[in-house]
Amino acid sequence: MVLKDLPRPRQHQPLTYALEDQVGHLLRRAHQRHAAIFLEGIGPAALTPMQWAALVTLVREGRASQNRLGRLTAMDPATIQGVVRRLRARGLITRSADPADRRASLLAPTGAGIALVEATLPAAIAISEATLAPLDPAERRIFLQLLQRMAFA
Amino acid sequence: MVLKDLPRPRQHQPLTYALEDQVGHLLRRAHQRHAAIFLEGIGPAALTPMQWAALVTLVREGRASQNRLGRLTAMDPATIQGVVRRLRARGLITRSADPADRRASLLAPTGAGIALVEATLPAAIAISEATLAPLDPAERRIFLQLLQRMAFA
DNA sequence: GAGAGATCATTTGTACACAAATGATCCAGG
DNA sequence: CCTGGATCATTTGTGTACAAATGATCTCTC
Repeated sequence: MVLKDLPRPRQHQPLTYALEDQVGHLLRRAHQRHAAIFLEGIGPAALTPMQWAALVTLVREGRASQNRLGRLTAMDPATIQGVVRRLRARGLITRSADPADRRASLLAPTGAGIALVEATLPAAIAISEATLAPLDPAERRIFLQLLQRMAFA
Repeated sequence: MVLKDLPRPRQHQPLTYALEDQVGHLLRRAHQRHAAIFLEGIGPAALTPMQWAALVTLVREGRASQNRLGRLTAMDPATIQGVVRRLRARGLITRSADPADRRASLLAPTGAGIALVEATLPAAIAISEATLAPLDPAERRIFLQLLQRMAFA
């Protein structure tokens, strides 16, 4: 109440908010840049970042329910649904009934899916490298550590 | 050719690729977290991050063509089109013919748009603060500096 | 001053991203 | 057992994100 009536300390600063300096904007730009590097670097595999994430995770897990795969890759159920549909349409993963839970379906990579992951792994590693290229090794460690905390806090 | 036939140096490492450690994944998660904080923190203004970015930029610029506003906020022409349409539908910005260029249209914030930015600015600053909350002040400076380079390299 | 090439805005199509609602099924506590 | 709350997958609706194509207009250069 009282504070509102006091004279403003900063007299009439038009806008102390520079969009280009906001974390959110910088995170978005960095993510954009990574997506562009990914698109360029993934080559003939022609996978999107999310398709790659889902596929490589499923190969590592062996099999998983759709929602679980979504949790492992940070996609909500509505989003993982479309990603799985497209991977299935390309014959990279299969779906079968879960004998232990009639709500769930079991996803598993096909031979083609596993082969594609193996063939694409070097490109994926190169993409992460290229994304971090602006930083030297010491900076990369620091950045990744801080980014990790920003992501999971 | 020859290399392919040599024994593998790492004998049969199944997968040296942990999705959770990849920059791209961490950038996406951090961006997701920021979006959630934004949604929570923007309050009654009910703007999306991109709508806020476009509006606050237009208030700062005074007026701009649609494509230019897109460049200032890192949105391609197809994307800024929808953002502008929604801001116009809410009466926060207006569009008029550009006398100097008959292809372009001039966008400008309305009084309501300017008022909304002024009213929402504290929340926007708090959102950036909250996003950076996991880091102490020294870490924030380092992180923002490195992130800047990752975004614009 | 007449193209050639760039720029402005739009449209179409595909792919996330997430809120909200739905119906089927699971499971734990009474 | 059996029922209330959780979980599985889907659907609908809105909002980015971007490639590609289009038509109108601008501008530069010869």
